[in-house]
Amino acid sequence: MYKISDFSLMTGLSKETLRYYAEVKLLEPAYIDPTNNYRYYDDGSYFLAVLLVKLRKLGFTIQEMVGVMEDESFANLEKLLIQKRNKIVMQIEDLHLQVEEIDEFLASGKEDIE
Amino acid sequence: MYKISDFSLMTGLSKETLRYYAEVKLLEPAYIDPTNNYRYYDDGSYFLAVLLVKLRKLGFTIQEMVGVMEDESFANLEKLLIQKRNKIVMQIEDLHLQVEEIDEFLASGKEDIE
DNA sequence: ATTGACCGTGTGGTGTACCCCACAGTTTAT
DNA sequence: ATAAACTGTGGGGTACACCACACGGTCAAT
Repeated sequence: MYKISDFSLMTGLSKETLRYYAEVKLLEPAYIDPTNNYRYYDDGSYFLAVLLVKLRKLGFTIQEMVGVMEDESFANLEKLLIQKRNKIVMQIEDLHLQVEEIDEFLASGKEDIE
Repeated sequence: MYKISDFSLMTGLSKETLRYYAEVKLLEPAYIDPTNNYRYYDDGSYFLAVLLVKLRKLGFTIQEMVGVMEDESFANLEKLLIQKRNKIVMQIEDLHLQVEEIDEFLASGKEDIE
């Protein structure tokens, strides 16, 4: 059982973030001491925290990660990863359109001047 | 001279947005009646508003648009458009990396199971 | 003159993912 | 025992680009 500071060092998640993740039920401590409300994490928490850090790097929002965590078997994980991938691909397309619009804008600007 | 409601209809910018744009000195009314503080816009305002709507579509932030407006000759516009273009291209690269990471994640997940 | 549409200001709220601070109780080490 | 280090809660703040009131004054038309 790890106290929040130790667990913060282990996972790279700040204490505040851990507190926040507990609040939004994304990662709840394995045990809370009822006498002082101290949060304790265990190796199961660690496994989950490592996964969360990875998903965060992949651009998952809190809500999406909650969706992953709700299913203990992680049967949804692949599906959600693919969904996420599709979203990102669409974002890329939108950005490509923006680049094209800027290029047109630049071209038309030159016409006006020259 | 157009009152804010008319100008809102002409430009597609809501009255609140126009008020906000005036507040942040992005687009100030051509005239403000000192007796009642009514905002009045003119055709010069309209020209600028159309430009702002375009820049907004191109993903410009308020601050960036303020930067465009500060220079009345718009000499900075091309430079800022190119800067914006570069930013977007970098965003696209980042998103490509995220896609790659997801693909790796999906591949490693399959290895673990199969 | 009256009514309804309009205008202004000021304030608060939205969503995201946290960070920071103060205050007070608790634990750990000496 | 005492002080340092830790913990909790609660609250506020951040950036962005507005939106949504409520309240009161004003304008346009009849």
